[in-house]
Amino acid sequence: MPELPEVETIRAGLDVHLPGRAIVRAQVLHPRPVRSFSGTPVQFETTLAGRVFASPQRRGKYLWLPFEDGDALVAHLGMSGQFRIDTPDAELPRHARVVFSLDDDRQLRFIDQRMFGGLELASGGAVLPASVSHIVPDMFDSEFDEARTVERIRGSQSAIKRLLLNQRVVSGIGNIYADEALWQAGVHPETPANSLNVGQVKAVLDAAKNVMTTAIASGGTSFDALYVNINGDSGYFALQLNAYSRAGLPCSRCGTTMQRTPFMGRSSVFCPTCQRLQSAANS
DNA sequence: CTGTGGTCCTGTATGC
DNA sequence: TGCATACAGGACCACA
Repeated sequence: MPELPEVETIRAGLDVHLPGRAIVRAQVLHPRPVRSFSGTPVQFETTLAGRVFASPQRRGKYLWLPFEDGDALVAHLGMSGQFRIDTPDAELPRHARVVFSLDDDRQLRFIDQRMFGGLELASGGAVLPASVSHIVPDMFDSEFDEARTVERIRGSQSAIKRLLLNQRVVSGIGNIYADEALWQAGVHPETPANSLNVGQVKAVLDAAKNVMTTAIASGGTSFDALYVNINGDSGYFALQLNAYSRAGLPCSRCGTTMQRTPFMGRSSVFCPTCQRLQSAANS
């Protein structure tokens, strides 16, 4: 569910609460989210107790919570993962999976309906956990290399949308922001990447960054209770979406009916007028 | 290296 | 009302 703007909203929220806080007790309520941990759930609880959080970090859609000892708790939110900070007496949500009681009488709660996400302890992972190292720096990272990204994209015959969703090529973009960026740039999602010129690829990347910047500023995108910030509130950015979830509605630029098409086991929504499929290679 | 399809889960919406 | 199917902000893996 969460893409870069939602994960960033959560990271920023955690950054206000966690640094300097110690874990008094960890409780694994469901074993699935800690499946990547090498030991048992009880060992997970034991090894986390007493650790002190440093400042939360993010790359793309991956989040990690470093500890002062140099290790880190890596979190992938998957489709439905959430973090919330609550008081212990606040009602525990139905899908609460792991609860960390902190030394300030608050709890850090990991909630995940579908459990595609998970938590992992990365030894020595405070700077960059091994399980995140295959993710390329995202567009908000000082290490982001736009020229190299453009060339990687243009060197592939794959559909442009497939590349936007490939976290080894550009990170942080998911189905919502991919559709938005392509609509903004006027590029059909199935366009072979090597048939796009440099200006078009840059336009797609710029559009992705712009839409994500706007989304971060408004606290992330959500349609329902599946995406909320650490206080449990939804963002309202969804009201401004131009492509995602607008199949059958008029294009907000030209009025043509927006079309939905299956793509990579999910769906793409695009405007058949503004986003024409081009297949002949050009430059 | 390419693309496809299945898999991990739970829940909601829709149609018969 | 019951039941079946499709779909959902992700990522990984086996396979052709």
